[in-house]
Amino acid sequence: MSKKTVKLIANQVEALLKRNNLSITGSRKKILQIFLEQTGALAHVNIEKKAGEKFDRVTVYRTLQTFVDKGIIHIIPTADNSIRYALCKDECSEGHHQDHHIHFVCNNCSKTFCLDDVVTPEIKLPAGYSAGHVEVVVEGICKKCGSQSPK
Amino acid sequence: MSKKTVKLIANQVEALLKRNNLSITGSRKKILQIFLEQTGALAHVNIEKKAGEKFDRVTVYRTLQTFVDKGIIHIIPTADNSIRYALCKDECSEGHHQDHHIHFVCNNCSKTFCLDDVVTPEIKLPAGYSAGHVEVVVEGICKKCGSQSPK
DNA sequence: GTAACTGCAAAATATTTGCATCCTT
DNA sequence: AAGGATGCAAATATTTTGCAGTTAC
Repeated sequence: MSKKTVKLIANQVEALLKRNNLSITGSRKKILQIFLEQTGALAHVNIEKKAGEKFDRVTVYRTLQTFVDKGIIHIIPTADNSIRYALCKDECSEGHHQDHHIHFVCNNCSKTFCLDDVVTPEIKLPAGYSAGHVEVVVEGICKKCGSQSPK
Repeated sequence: MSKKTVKLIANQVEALLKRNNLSITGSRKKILQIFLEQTGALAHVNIEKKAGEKFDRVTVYRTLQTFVDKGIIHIIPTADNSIRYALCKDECSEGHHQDHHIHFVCNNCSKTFCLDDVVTPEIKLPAGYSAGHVEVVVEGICKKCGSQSPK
């Protein structure tokens, strides 16, 4: 990663925290940075590892919770009982998540990520039901894994 | 529940186990019975409670895992990090789940259940991606809660 | 009789809480 | 200076594993 990119990310991190009225602390900067430096979604344990030994596990729990509350990251539920977190897009704000994209879990590389360009479809519910958030998780083979020759 | 219904469920339970080449044991009968006696999806903890003190927690874990493997129940992932289990329809079989319906979580009564009549929509993925299973979880107000006068 | 299932104990893992201290503003 | 954030300790909850005894067939 170039020096320029590092600088850009640092700026983004600070801007995000300020915009959400969060004080700028080491753990928040580090964890946001981790999200910005890669594209996939991260499970709690991934974040702990990437952060190194620098932060207490409890701090990671609390920081992630704060970010979810503020609408900075969102939760992607998966069937293996390990929720993952991914950055929200700009439209999200406190108490009001606006994530209308779908999520993809690759069966080959196990990565989870947002497909920001694929919007969640309209779901026609039976009479009497009213829909709030619609979560779509597609499991399959991602672009990268599909284009590589089979091992 | 009428005597007749109880008998019917008992028959279903045994049939299901036999069809899947599972030996008929107390815990398996009890846990399947719990699923058949109600419509919603159940979290591990619900099942433990409903089963009373009769079975070891470990047995519940193992039994649920067996049922998932055999295609008798399926997992519904939810964002609160507590997966729930629901009965599969007949088309499921070992190693080959065929659940093409969507799942609904009520924000009022917190119940989770399958909407068997609502099939998962086609998702148009970007080039290079191939889709396997598509999981749709809709969060909103269920029929029952919506029809009741507000508290 | 034999393979499979269960219960118990215990380990491993994950999550939450209280509190004293430190840091950001 | 004050409120909020962090680290540490510990409580609590969840899930997995090994093994010995029991049960289904």
